[in-house]
Amino acid sequence: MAVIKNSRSTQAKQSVLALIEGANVALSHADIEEALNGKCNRVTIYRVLDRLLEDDKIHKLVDMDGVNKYMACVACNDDHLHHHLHFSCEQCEQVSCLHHVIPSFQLPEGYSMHELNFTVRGICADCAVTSL
Amino acid sequence: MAVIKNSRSTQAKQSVLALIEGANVALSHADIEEALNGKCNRVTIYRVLDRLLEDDKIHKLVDMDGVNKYMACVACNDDHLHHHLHFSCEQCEQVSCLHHVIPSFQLPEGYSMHELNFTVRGICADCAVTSL
DNA sequence: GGATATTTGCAACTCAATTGCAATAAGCAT
DNA sequence: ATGCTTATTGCAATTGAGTTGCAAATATCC
Repeated sequence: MAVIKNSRSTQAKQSVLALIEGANVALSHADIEEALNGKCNRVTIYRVLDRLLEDDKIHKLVDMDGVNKYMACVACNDDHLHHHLHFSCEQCEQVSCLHHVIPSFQLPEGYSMHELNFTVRGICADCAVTSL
Repeated sequence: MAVIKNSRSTQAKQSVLALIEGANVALSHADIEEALNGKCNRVTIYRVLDRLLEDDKIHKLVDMDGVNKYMACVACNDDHLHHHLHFSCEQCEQVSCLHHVIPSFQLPEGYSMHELNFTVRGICADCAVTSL
């Protein structure tokens, strides 16, 4: 229906997207800024993230401590819902997507869902092993 | 085991708790400050909320836009987990607890859970009816 | 009631995020 | 390729949520 034109492909956008796609954990704005190490401006990173979100290239999640983190979209269904679980580890402080863990639940009559945030905080498998 | 002594019962604490217990939706710090209308200081509200959390009188949730909201604890189990669903309505902008909606899911081998944040954004039953 | 430790209010501060604006660069047509 | 138009960038300044230190006030315990 609506023809969507992606935003321009700039240096900043490519760098940020490459970073997020290369990471297997969710990155915060601060993580990205540090990794880019002055290659582009703080404000630009915010704006690039907004555009990547609009382009459906990445998705945003709010960690349990209120920090915004960004993940590449993998295996997103057409309506771009992100039903899977996000795991936030107390030990390594990393947030990762557990793509295959989909919660099942029943919304009461009359409610409709557009977006979902499902985050579990605890100890991830890696940290559980290391602390043995 | 550990004998826990609750914090002092002050005017500020009583007012804030009464407000939260009287509301059927989650309140933000800003909501509380506005409702109290200068009766106590901004900073005091933050500190009172922290104490109420420690006393297990209320629980905190991070809304999908990153805003902290506070709800009275009703029917909390002993380990004070808040497994139920939080619904964030796009229309009335209110967050409410759906206490009876508990998601079921299976954490992969090796992961352990301490806390859960499960928020759905959409249109609540009330708003769905009004917009008919 | 009086001593003591907690709580409050104030001012100052930190940190994430946003805005306005001028300079720059991507994309399109020629 | 060249230039034109519009989106994007960088900078400086600003907003807003939340925190901290400290002196004054006030719950709680005796």
